Amino acid sequence: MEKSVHYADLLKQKGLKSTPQRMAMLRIMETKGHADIDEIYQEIKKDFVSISLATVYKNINTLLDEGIIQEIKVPQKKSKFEIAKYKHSHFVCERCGEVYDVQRPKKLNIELPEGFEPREASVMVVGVCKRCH
Amino acid sequence: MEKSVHYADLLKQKGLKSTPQRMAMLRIMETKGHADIDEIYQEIKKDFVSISLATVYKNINTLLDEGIIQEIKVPQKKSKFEIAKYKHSHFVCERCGEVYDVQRPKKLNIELPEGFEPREASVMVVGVCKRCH
DNA sequence: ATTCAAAGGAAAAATATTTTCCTTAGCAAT
DNA sequence: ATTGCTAAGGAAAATATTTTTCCTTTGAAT
Ligand SMILES: [Mn+2]
Ligand SMILES: [Mn+2]
Ligand SMILES: [Zn+2]
Ligand SMILES: [Zn+2]
Repeated sequence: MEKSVHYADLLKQKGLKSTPQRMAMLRIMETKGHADIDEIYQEIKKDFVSISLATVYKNINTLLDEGIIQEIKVPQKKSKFEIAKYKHSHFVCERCGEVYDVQRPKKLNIELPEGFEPREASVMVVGVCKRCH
Repeated sequence: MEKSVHYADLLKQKGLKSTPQRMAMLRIMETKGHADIDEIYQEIKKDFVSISLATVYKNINTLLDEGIIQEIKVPQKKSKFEIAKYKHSHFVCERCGEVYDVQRPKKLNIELPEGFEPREASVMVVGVCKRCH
């Protein structure tokens, strides 16, 4: 089963319409891995010359609400968005700014004070990526 | 040595003037632990009725540039700022939004691909805090 | 083919942040 | 203590970002 079909179904399952604009946004995130609002907007304009930036924002929010995508807050830069998938951690390159998926730690040894209940944890590693070395 | 003196010296070391507005901002962050722009602005207005929001932003940026404070990007909410101190991790309560300092993990077992050089890592734990339990 | 709510586009509004420009004040040198 | 220089403050404007409004279009169920 190809991806476009997959996303079309996913959208319908969530009660959302499968529009060309949404499909394009999902494909862009799929392809780029992690993209910020501007990257998505610039990229989608290649196919939808007159798409409104408001549409991009509205769709980002809708897709976030339904848990189809997720936001990643990156130190010192604009938020990136990505298709929601298995849990993982991130590595951001301080040279080029690229964000990479990395396997998350098996066990996180964090000592929480009495009465604090953890639900989940996110790890962001900052460093220099392979290409920038 | 009291804190106000400490901060005054710190500012001067960095070549910054020790102004009452800056000292107040530092005291607010010291007291609150983690505060966002609005909290700082609302709080400082109690002492400096006519302070400009632009001054708050300008000082936040100056203090960030000098590494006197640091920004913490919190999932789903506005950035918080805190006095830079020893390295630590954070816990954010999904009920009340409060951010707490927690001891950072001794060792972070993250497997990075060949060629990726980590410099530092940040950990954010999301859950329910003691007060909200 | 018809229907209708959801979604898109354009523009306006709201919100957030930075910059400008002039005045004020910290502080170093006298 | 006084002076002079410059960083910093305040007010307003400018810019940037995000959301909302309002009307038109379209996906998809019937
Ligand atoms: Mn990812
Ligand atoms: Mn902290
Ligand atoms: Zn890189
Ligand atoms: Zn709480």
